[in-house]
Parts: sequence; structure tokens; C-alpha cells
Amino acid sequence: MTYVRVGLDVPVNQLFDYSAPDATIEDVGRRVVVPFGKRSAIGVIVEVDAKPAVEAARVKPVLALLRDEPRFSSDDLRLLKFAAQYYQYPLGRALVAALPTRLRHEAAPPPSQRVYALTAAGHAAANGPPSVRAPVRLRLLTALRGRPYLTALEVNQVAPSARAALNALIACGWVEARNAPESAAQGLATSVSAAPVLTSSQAAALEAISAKLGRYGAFLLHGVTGSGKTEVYLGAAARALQHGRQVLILVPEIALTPQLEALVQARFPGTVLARLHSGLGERERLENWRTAQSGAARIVLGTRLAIFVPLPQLGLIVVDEEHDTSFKQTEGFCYCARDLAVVRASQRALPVVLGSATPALETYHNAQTGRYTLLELPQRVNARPPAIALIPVNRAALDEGLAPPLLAAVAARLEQREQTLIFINRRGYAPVIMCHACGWLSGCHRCSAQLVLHLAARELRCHHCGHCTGVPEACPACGNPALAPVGQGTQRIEAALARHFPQARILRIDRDTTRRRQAWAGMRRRIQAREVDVLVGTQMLAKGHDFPHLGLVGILNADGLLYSADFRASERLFALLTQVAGRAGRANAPGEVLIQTEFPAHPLYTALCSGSFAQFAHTLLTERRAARFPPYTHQALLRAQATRLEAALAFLESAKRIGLELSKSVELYDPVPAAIARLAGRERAQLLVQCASRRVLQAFLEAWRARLAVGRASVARWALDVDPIEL
DNA sequence: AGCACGCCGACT
DNA sequence: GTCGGCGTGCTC
Repeated sequence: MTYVRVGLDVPVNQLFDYSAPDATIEDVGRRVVVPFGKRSAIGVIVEVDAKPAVEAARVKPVLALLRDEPRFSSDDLRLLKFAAQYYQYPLGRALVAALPTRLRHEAAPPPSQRVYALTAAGHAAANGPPSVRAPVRLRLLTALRGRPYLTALEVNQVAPSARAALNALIACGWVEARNAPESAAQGLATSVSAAPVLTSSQAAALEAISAKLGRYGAFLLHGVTGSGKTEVYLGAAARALQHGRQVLILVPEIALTPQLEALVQARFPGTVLARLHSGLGERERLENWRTAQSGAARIVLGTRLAIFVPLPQLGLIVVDEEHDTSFKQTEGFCYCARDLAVVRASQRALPVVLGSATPALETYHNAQTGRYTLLELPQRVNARPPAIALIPVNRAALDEGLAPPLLAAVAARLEQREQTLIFINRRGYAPVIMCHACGWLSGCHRCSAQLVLHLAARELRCHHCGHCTGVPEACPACGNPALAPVGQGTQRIEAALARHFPQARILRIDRDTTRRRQAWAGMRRRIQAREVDVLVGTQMLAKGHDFPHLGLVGILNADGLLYSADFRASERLFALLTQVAGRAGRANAPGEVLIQTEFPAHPLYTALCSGSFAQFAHTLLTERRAARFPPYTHQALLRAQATRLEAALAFLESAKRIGLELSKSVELYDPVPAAIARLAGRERAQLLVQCASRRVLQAFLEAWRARLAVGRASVARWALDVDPIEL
């Protein structure tokens, strides 16, 4: 008899054995349907063995072995095993989480076999003069003309509404649907459009990366905004594609960076591109996953979840904006896709490129110590760096948060018909409303946070749990009718600018104005078409968009992060401000950046003005070393939540006692309430553990987790976060 | 996670 | 006398 060892989506750190008479070693990585308790479940085979690990009487037979489905290769399993071990997460849960949702439950729908091609009439129409007005139909015709056929997936990638346009083209007889030919190899033919001439540092970086194709090599590509990191990625990707390899490109949030996708598509026309991010529907996600897994997709562009996608011919991994915190999952399976990219590259002997203008200090440190190869792109390709200046302010004396020199600079740009961006990292009208008579503040009853005034919607909103209420007419505590908004958000700045510059066309860009699908794309078009004079927005605007007509960037209320309790706050602020500043002056004129601050002498601003990341990083690393913080130590966080804070703290106290028994070399801090102690009605607390040796910390965490798992965990729900990024 | 089993309060 | 509260324990 043969037995399979199966990982299931249960919060237990163990695998379950089932009998499967005809299973072979070839079935490792395949999905199975198994009986589990009273129900059935989907699992992934991790091992095949001649004898079970438990007594044979307890072993049940598998219900179905899904051999028609795609499977994880041994390479994929190796990465997932490492990640489950390292991040202290049950392997079965990790395996199931790595599958597209459609494959986690019932038998998945068969992959779509239909492909779409031009008919004779369609060819005639597509090659003649433009025959239809509808832009989506036109794009579809263009796409179809260059290829023998498009798959359903590729049709969807032409435009969000491409499906309807396709049906219209079928209806008028220009396009026909047929079944896919046997081999799906059309993506292998890789054509590359002309690349721009590289600068010497770009060329040197590209050569260094290319020299490692086929071997492990980790690179930090450190290049200021506009220095052409993307060209290096694309160049390296072209080389990997020429070698017949697949390329994985990870980006922070694909919805916010459509530009990279457009660039990739333009450079490699005809190359099948799979996209993987949480914005896709389940169906699309599955189709993209399948094309990646089958090898049909040569380039995969995705967010952190794409790190686990099976890629049989992977040859290169690129992590763009590697410092971005969205690569780290902060709930459940707390993996960091950037760090796993390096692991995956090392396991499969291929190069990985981490790119950023402001690398994470962990990454920078690795480059300094030689673990990673540092590649520098010190210069902008077509522009000079922006001139950054500080406007010292006294917040109390400000008119609605805007200093006169900034207003004057905006006026000057309006006169020159250049765009201005006012950056303020708070949405809403004001972060809180206050009663000056009794000191009452609008607080959320479910969270330890303030309710934000949204004047446009006449609401108070909690940005943490989503709770909404109306704006009170008078102070709920003392009845005083004069409630005052305190501080500024995007709405208030938009209103203030409208008063100062009634003739200016002002556009507010934050999560509230871009919630509607397509809204953000429409706004970008208006900005490109110069239908907007002043942009007011949050960090949504910081992510790699080119605004060629932007002359001035004004930054408000950045000071709040200078003196934060989180030791990573200044690193993040520097990265954010650098990114925002980089939006200015990308075309031919140098941009101007004005930062309003109460602390003009702060070293962060000094470093920012001089544009020296290296100097700032050196200062921070010196502090980190002295304080024994990462990257000089390694950390893990035990988080607990309960209905009462005392219960969460008591659980962590007992966890600390257990920890002290287990190890003397791991440092255990005191349990403390979380930064936002109450969130959506749950009280949260945490316990930090730290150790200079990653290996020692890992061994400790494994033993600790095993001890914590026994006994009553019902008083508090808990989870481990290895390498936490927020304390 | 589910879904059982199990031992104590207010209802037909 | 039962319906049901959620505390503890197991699932190959």
C-alpha cells in the first residue's frame, strides 16, 4: 500500500496521512480531496511513503487524486516549506494559501480552450483604414492583427471591457472563436522592441546581472528616481527571455503602477504576460496562474502573492521598489515576498535584482557587507535632480496649513502654466474634531483612534475599522455647539487652495476620490492632458507615475513622523519624501520641492535636501547598531488579541515565562498594548523577542510555538510575526 | 478552522 | 424534563 502525506488548510503544524494505492512519487505537489473529520477537504501532497506515520487503522483512503490539474513542482514545494518554517506558519495552510482561490475548494473549472482569431473579413478591416470608432474594438483588432490568435486571457488584458467588444466583433463576423491548437507555444517566440541607449552605469549594471544568469546572485540596484532602473530590469529580462527562461517581476501594488506593465508590454510585444494581484477576479487569477505554471507565460508581473507562483523555467526575479512595506504580509502568513525572492533565487540558482531609490536598511546593509552586489545608478537619465528647499513654519500661525511662501510658489507655477502637486498624507477634511470648551475629541468607540472628519460626505469616519457616524451638531460631552476641526487633510487643503486660487483647476487624489474602478485612470489622463493645474493627494501619488508637466511639489505635515515611537519611522519618511520629491521636474526643467516643517534643522531634512541616501543610511545604521535594532538583530513579534486587554496581556505574560524557560540567549521584552490597542472592538497586545543570531531565534521560535499551541488558547488568539515591520 | 462532545442555566 | 450556551479537544 502507498500513503500520501497531505498538507491541509488547518491551523495545526502537522501533515495528515491517507492511503492512495496508485500514488507515485510523481504525485508529490498534486491536489487531493480527502475526508477530514466529518467533512472533506482539499489538500496538497507533500510526500509519498510506503508506510504511514500513524497506525494504519487511523488512516483513511483519499477520495480523489486530481491528476488533471497543475501541480507544485519540487522547487515550488521547497520554497513553500522554507517559508512555512521560517515564518512559523503551518505548512498545509501555506500550501493552500499559495493556490488560487478557485483551486482551494471544489474541482476547478477546466482551463478555457477557446481562442479568438480574425476572419478574412476581419483581416481586411484590420489592415485597411480605421473602420471602427470604439477604441476598445480598435485595440482588439490591432492586437489580433499581430498574432495568429488571442486566448481569452489575452483578450481580457487588452482592456477591462474587452469581452464586450470581442462579442461585438464576433457578431459582425470579423472575429471567430475556435479551439486552441495543441501546443501553447506561441509565447515562446520573443520579440524585443528597440531599447533606448543605456548610460554607462545602466550598461554596467545590466552586464553584472547578465553575467549571473544561470547562477545565484543577489543585486541591489540603487538608483535615484528617474535614473532608469526600469531599463536595467527590462534589459536583464530580455537576456533571460533569450535564454528561454521565465521572468518574475514583483511590484508593490500593481493597480497603482500600470506604467511598468505598459512598458513591459511595449518592450516585449507578443510575449505572453501573466499578471497576478489581488485586484483580479478569481477566474482571471486562475487563468493567469495556469499560464505561469504551464510555462506559456514568459513574464509574470505581480504583487507579493506572486512570489509563490509555480514557474517551471524561471530565470530571473526582479523586485521593484524593494523597500516598499507592502511586500510584507502583516496578518496570518506574515511572509516578506522580497526576502523570499532572494531565497527563491538562491534555491534555483538564478539572479535576483532588488531595485529602489531608497533601499530598506536591511537590504542596504546586506549590500554593504557583500551579501548582495551593489549596483549604483547615480544620475537621472534626462533631467537634473529637483531642488529641495525647506519652509520653516510655526504651525499655529499657518493659514489652513499653507505657508505664504508655498502659496506664492503655487501662484508662480500657475502663471507659468505648470502643474503643482501638494502632498499631504491624510485624507478627509480634518483628522479629528474637538470641543474647545471641554476638550472632547471625536474618538472611535471600537478603536483607539480618532474619527476623521469627511466634510464632503458629512461624516466622521474611522480609518482603521471603517466605522462611520454623522457629524454631531454640538459637543456630545458638554453641549457646546462650536466644534472645531483640528489639523488638515486633503479635503481641507483642496478647499483652502480653491479659496486662494479660484481660477485654478484643482484635483484631489486619495482613496476617497479613486475608489470607483477606472476613476484613477481617468484622473491620470486628465493630468497628462494638462486639464488640471493643482493636484492635492496622499501617498497614492508617490508611486512611480510620470507627471511630465509637474514643476512644483509642496509637502505638508511631514513632521508627524519625525518623532514616532516606531524605530523605522524615519527610514520610511525619508523613502516617502524622496519618492514624492521625485515626481517633480522629470521632463526637461528641474523641479522644485518645498517642504513645510517646524524642524528645519532635523538631520532627515538635511539629508533629503542634499539628496544623499548613503549619508542618511549611514546615520541610521549607526543608530540601529547602538540600539541593537535590525539589521543588527533579528526580531519576532507575538501578537495576541482578546475581548479584554488584560486577557491578551496575561496570555503574553505566560508566553514570556515559557520563553524564559526555553532560552537564555533570546531577549524577551515585556508584553505591551499594540500601537492601536483597540481595533474593531478587539484588544490587542504584543511581545517582542530579539536575538543577534537568526539561527538561534529560529530554533527558539519553533520550540516556543509548540509550547504555546498546547493548553487553552481560547482566552486569547495569537499569531507570530517573524521580521515584523511595524511595532 | 470546523465540528464534535460535554456539562450547566431558562423555557415549552 | 429539554434547548442551547461556548469551553476543550480532535481531525490522518
